[in-house]
This record gives sequence, structure tokens and C-alpha cells, in this order.
Amino acid sequence: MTDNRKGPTLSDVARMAGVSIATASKALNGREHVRESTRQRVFQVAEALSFVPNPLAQGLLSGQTGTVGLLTSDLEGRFSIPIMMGAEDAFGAGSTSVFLCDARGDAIRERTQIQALLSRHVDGLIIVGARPDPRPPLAMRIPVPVVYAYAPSEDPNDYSITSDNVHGGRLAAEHLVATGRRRIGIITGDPGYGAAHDRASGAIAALNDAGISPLGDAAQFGAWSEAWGRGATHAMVAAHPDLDALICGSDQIARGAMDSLRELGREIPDDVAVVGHDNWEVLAPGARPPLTSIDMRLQELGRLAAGKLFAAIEGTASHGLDKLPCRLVPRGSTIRSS
Amino acid sequence: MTDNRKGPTLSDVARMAGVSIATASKALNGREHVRESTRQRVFQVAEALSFVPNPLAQGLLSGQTGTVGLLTSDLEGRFSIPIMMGAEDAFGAGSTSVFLCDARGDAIRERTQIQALLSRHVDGLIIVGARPDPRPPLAMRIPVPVVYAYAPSEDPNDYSITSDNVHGGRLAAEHLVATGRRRIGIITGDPGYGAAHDRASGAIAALNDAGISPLGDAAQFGAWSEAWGRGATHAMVAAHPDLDALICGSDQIARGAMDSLRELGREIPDDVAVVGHDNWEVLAPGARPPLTSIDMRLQELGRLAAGKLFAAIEGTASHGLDKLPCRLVPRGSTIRSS
DNA sequence: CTGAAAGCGCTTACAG
DNA sequence: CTGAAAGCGCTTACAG
Repeated sequence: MTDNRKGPTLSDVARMAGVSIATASKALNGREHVRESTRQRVFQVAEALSFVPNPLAQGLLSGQTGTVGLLTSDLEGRFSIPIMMGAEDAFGAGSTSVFLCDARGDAIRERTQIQALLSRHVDGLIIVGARPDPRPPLAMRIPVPVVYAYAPSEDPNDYSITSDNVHGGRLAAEHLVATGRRRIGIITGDPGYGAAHDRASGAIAALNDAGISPLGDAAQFGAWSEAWGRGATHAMVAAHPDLDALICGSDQIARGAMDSLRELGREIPDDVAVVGHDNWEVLAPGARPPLTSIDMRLQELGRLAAGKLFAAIEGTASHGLDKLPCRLVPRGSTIRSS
Repeated sequence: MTDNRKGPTLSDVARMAGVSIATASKALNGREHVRESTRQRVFQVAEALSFVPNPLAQGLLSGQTGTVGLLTSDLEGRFSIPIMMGAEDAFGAGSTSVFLCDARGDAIRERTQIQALLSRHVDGLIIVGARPDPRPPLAMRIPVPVVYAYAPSEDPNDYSITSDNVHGGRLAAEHLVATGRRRIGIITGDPGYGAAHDRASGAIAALNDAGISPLGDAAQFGAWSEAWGRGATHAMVAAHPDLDALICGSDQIARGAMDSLRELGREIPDDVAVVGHDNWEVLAPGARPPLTSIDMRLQELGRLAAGKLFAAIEGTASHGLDKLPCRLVPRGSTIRSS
């Protein structure tokens, strides 16, 4: 399990290459004023010893550690993990590492984790909120660049990147209209979420563009749960027996909706088409039929966030809010597979 | 966004307290041979300056950094996040931080991430596998203690802690027997998973203890999916129309099973009781009725793993395999709520 | 082109 | 009880 902890050190390399450690350092770091043959020799020795510079020592000088902290409050890891994967892609292997910490949606814990990250001298921070709505900016002075992902910061001076919820709603509606639906209901989540309103208004705008209105002339708000999806669908079918499509604010709501539709004897997608939101691997493809859903492209979101953070670390900070367009993933709940 | 990067340093504290930095260091670290009044003065100054020692500098000396790496291959974050939370609990706030990295189930990426973690001088590693089955040990020399969680290492010389799948299966069966069920079927996942066999054999052993056998005299293996749960349930009902309970290898399978039971006109739990496995927040409580499930106590698993790792870092390494008993969470799918 | 020296922030023997 | 000095591993002006 354990082994000799210490690897070779720069002075080992220097000694074996017959140069001073200053020269060895310069050679390895590509500084100028080193004879080519010397550089080569140093490299050979370094390779032979499989020398790896100690980033702690480097960091002590430069203040940079090649690490970035990703602080999440998303207990499920449902949004954070794809975002983290995207961030890792952007930073590339080896050079910069991304470390994820969980704040558990707790402001105190958030402080503690940030202190821990900061005391380890991360070069930057990506803050991933628990919900897509704007959140207050970090309540402390942060000496490194910060990027807010998924949940934007309320401070327009910060840089944030979030999913374009209006666009997501629009995509869902356009897809249904394009596939011939006209009697379309909207069932979405907790009215306390701005994202719920955004998705609904995007959908409604697209319907209006097609000359129609949502059933009941408004979206139905409730909760982000299957149970709400079931209940709202029952009510919707009772009020509008001729409905032919449902736009749902989340995959969980959509699952509940599909459940109730089946119970009420409506065939999916023949009688009623259903679109979800999140394109969650666990829920969407396994549904019966597989659920068409709006994908927020979280991995891409993470990639972009990391790119902005990297630029800020290098000195070019961004400000304001970027919105990443969504993508519709069509499946059997809206289109009968041949 | 940015600020004056550097905080106060030990020598700032020393200067303001009118002592040498050696004395300041000793005072702050509780070393002996420091007059009490001196210590107090140093502490006051440190507090006033909100001095935080630079762990990079400390680490350079001690070789310890107060960080632990948690390497996961669990893309969903479904198992890793609770384990990480448990580990954080065990380490307590502030002293040791846990950083999560994602290997994406890719051996090359695993190496890269470990190199990154190691070059940052983590004090130890927790390896969380993607599936509960034994996995090969890390393919390289690791100079720090390692603990395998969830997926045990194949090397008995390593220390691993995993969920007691046999016990989980047993709990499910005992619960059903205790609530009066006798015609019990077992539908579980991919036969390539040892965990599937373990859960099934635990359940069968408990049934045997009660003097009964599972329907069809064996567990039905298939896949970890809703679709398999649906299909297997249809077959099970056809073959054993008098069944009164189903033990499922995962919550997803259970959800599929419940779906099919309802479709076949069986009331849950009156006609047929259903037990899942994982107690997954997303699927279990929202089911109709809420799903009784086996909880693997992943957070506790993380806590224990961290405890062992900490002990190993302190010099007391463990070896072999610990199995954490499961916990049954009863809900409406097995017990009619009053 | 090369190396001696100072220094990043801290800790630890070792003298006083 | 207190402090000057050396050193952890590296980089960076500054002399040669």
C-alpha cells in the first residue's frame, strides 16, 4: 500500500546532468539562454529519473497550483457531474485539475468549502448552483476568478453561464407543432423557480408564433415531481379531453404525466405526445415509450464555463450572463418509431 | 472578481506580535516551550489579521497536504456523491478536504487522474468503483494509503469496504415474509454482476429459512433496467398468477415491475408487494405507491472508508474486506399505510 | 551560456 | 522561554 514517498527532485536531476539546479530549471521550463545540448542532457536525465516537479514548491513561488475548484450544491450530482466532465475536457488532461466539493446547499458549508479550496490555492472557482435560478454572489472576497455555472449570479459584474430555458421551452413547442400537434398543454414545476416560468414562456411564445395558445391559456405550475405530473395530467385531460400533446417542465413530471395518460387510456404518442426536460439518462430513455426531452447540454456548459475561467485566470475576465441554447432529443413519446 | 491575492503571512504575525517567526510558529502550533502570555499575544495578532497558514508551505515540509482524493468511475454520481458526503463528515470540517475526480470508467483516464492527484500530494485515495463488483487494484505504485469503497479491490491485501449485498437480499425477503407474503418472485439485474447473485442468494436463503422457495425456484436475471422489470414481471405473472410479492434487484427494475403489475390489474400492495434496491431518492419515494427499498447506507460507507483511510494515513493500515449491512426503508409498496 | 544567491511561507532541531 | 539558521523543492533576477 505504501512506498517510498519522495520522488526524484530537481537537484537530483541537476546533479546527474552535471549542471546547477538553476540551469536544470531553466532547461526544463524552456527558458532561453540554455545551450541546446545542455537542455537535451537535462531532459534525458529528467526522463530517466521520471522526474515530476513538485507543484507545491512551484505553487509556493508562482501562487498558481494548476487546480480549479468546482463547488456544487447539487446533492444528486445530477447537474454537477456533467458540468465537471465538460470542465475537465476544456482544461485538457494533466495541466489543470478540477476538484469537486459539495456545499450541500448550506451557506455555512459553502463558506467552509471555499475557505478550504482557497487555502489550497486553487487558481479559480466554478460555482454550480442547486437550481437554475439566479443566486446571490459569494458572500466573501475571493482572490481568484470565479465563474457561475447553471445557476447565474445575481451580480451582473460576475460572469455566469446558464441554460437558455426560454429556448428550451420554445424547442419543445416547435417540435410538437412541427409534428402536427395543436391542442397542447403545459405542465411545469414549482412556480417559485424562474426557470419554470422561462420554459413556459418560451413554449407559449412558440405556440403563439404558430397561431395557437396552450390549453387553458396558461402553463400549469406545481412541483418538480412525478406526483404533480400525474395529478396535473388528470386535471388537464378532464378539462381538455381533446388534448394531443403535453409539454412538461422536467422528465420527472413527464413520467408522471405518461403514467396518468396510460391510465386514462390515451396512447402515447398516437393520442398524446409528451416532451420532458433534462434528458435525464435515468428517466428518459427507459420510459415507455422512450421520452422525447430537452437536453440542457450540461457538459458543453461546463466546457464553456471552464474556458471562461481559464481566460480569467490568464487575465481576461468576462462579465455578464451567457445562455446556452438547448437541444431536443426526439424519442418515441412524440414520434412513432417506424 | 479579483483582489489582492496574498493574505497575511507568518512573519507578519511574528512582527506584529514582536516575536520571531519561529516562536510564532510554535505558539500557533501548540508546541511546548512557549510562555503562555506569548502564545496568547500571538494568537490575538493571528486572529486580528485573520492569518491562515499556507498549506503549500506546510506541505512542502511535512509532505502532507490535508487533502484526500476520491476517484470515481460512477458517471451518474449516484453512488459517489453520498460516499463523498460521508467521507467529508468523517474528516470533519476544515482539517482534511476531499476532492472528487471522475475517471469515467476509463483505465487511462484513471491513471491520469491519479497522477494529477498524486502530483498534488494528496495524503490518501478513496477509489469508488462504478459497480459493486470487485475490481482490479490500481495498476501503479501508489505512495499513499488507498481505500476501495463500494467496489472492492480484488487484492485482499488492499482494504475495501462494500455494501453487504447478501444481507440486503435477506432483508427484503424477511420483510415480505414478516408481512405475510409467501408467493414471492425475485427479479434482478445483469447476471454478470456478482452483486445481483449476492442479493438473490441472500433473499433465497431468507425464504428458505421461512420454509419457502422463490417462485420458479430461482431468481430471474436480466438487466438493470425498467424495461427488463416490466418484461420479467409479465412473464412472472403469467407463470405464477398467484404471486403476492416481488423482490427486485434495483429500484429501476422495481419501477418497471410496478408498471406492469398495475397494467395487469394487480393492486400494490394489496395483491402484490414490491421491494426495490438502492432506495434512490429519484425513483423510490415518487413511485405510486412509494417504493419500499433496500438502502445501502452509502453515506455511512463513505464515513467508514474515510475513517480507515485516516487511520492508514496515521500509520495504522487495514487490510481485507468489510461489508456494511443494509437497511430496509418501508413504504407503501409493501405496507398499506393506515 | 551558466551558476550562486535570495526567496516563496513555513517548521524544526539547535543554541542561547 | 526565545530566536538565528537551515531546509522543504523550486524559480528568478543578477553576476560572471
